[in-house]
Amino acid sequence: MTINTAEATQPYKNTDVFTPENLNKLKSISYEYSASAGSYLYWEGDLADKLFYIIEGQVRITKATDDGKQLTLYMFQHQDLFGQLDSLQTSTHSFNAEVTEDSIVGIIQLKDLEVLLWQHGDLAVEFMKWMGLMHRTTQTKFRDLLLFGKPGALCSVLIRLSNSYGKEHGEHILIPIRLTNTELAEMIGATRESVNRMLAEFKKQNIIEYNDNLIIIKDLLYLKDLCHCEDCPGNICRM
Amino acid sequence: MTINTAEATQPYKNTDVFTPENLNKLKSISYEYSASAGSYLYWEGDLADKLFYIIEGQVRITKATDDGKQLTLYMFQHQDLFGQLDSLQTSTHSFNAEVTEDSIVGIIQLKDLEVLLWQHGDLAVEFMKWMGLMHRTTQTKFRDLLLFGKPGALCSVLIRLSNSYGKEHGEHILIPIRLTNTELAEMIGATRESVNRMLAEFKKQNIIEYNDNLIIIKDLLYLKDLCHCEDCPGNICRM
DNA sequence: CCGCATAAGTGACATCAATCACACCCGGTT
DNA sequence: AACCGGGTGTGATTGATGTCACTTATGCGG
Repeated sequence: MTINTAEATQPYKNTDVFTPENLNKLKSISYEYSASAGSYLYWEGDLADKLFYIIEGQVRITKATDDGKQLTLYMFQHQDLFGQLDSLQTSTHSFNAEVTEDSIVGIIQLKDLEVLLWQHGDLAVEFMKWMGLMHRTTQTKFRDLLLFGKPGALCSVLIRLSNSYGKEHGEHILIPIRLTNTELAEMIGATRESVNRMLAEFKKQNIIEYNDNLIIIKDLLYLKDLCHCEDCPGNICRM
Repeated sequence: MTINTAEATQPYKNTDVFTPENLNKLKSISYEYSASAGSYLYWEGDLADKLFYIIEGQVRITKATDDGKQLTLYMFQHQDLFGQLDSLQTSTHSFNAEVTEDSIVGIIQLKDLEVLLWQHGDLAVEFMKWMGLMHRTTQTKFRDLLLFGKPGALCSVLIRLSNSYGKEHGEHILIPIRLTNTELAEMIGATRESVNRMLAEFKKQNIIEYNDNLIIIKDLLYLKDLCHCEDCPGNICRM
């Protein structure tokens, strides 16, 4: 099995759709904010009047239910842009943005963004690309998590993690972030016990390896096969 | 239980985010096309270079897997706009657009749209709202279908159908489109047998009624409770 | 070094949902 | 009238997944 460089180096950021000039325009209207691990950038119900650009760190977008379950929708890292852009006026967040590592983010007020979009038609067009990409990410996850059972969902998540974070590690792919079974479970809507058993099974079959909460993918093809992977572009097949 | 008028009349179209003038601008660059039931507007893999506006009829967006499963992601009806807008250049569809009723659609070439967006900043802004709404629809479905088991998923779909199609029917809500058990099953990633049993159970508990493939919702609150409905706005909580 | 907290790991069991098999119903042929 | 085809309805069975209960491993702070 060969690993292409895109999978082996820190690859796809969702801001790849922007030209450097436009990305700079966005940065120019942002202000920096430091957030420590464990804090939240926003909670569901908060007014959605900002976008966030991660300069450094990691943020997880989650949904909590009244009966204590939790679902992780996305994980963002440096150079990712996120936020809700339904309406440039009044809309509230449907999810929580939990800071999972000490982070520095650029905050963009939607009001300022709107002005910029009016001035620069090309930026507006790139913005739509960005929104379209995010939406396709959600749609493809939807498919993966619904159609192939929990093992398929877990495979999909492992592949997405490898696209978003994977580093070359000999012949294999290392996912260089520590994830607990519970965290993985929250990404696929399963219990930590199920995840634990599935991981153990994959390990036994020599599909993956793990130590100290770090996962190494040894047989990516097996994982792809199990969730009927269609080899979507890496900027869509991400966490 | 009272039914608000929004639920009782043909309510939310996803083009509600556009002002009438902007909607007209969109229509002005579209051309009409007639498609008969059973045909497809596009297949996955086709070049995604158009948007579609339904003047009359119904279209279902589906995903087929190589092992014969099918998933229905959305259903669109008159005055809904759909299509994929990742990139204004080269991108291919990830889903199929199946015409489920004889339809008349307006086709908008993305090339033409791009020109229009450049000329009219306000349209570009409304476009982003539209994209944002579609995305939130997908995200909320994601949550509903993953977190509350198959019964929760079915409830979510019934509520969404009632928001998108519901008509007042005495004290209850009639969903005036005929849906087979299989069609419902494809909306939630379940088997027709499971759907059949769940519907029978709901009927027994006097939550719903059905005849001739038409469903009447008698206890919307029960359904909302089962899927932990958060009463999202009706333009998001739709099929 | 001990105690505590957090997470992994695992067995037993219950529950849920898919699968398989088949009867039935109904409308449209032939 | 007989015979489709497509859909519903339902039981029996199997397999997948969640739940509960508990043990073990590990890191951290006193």
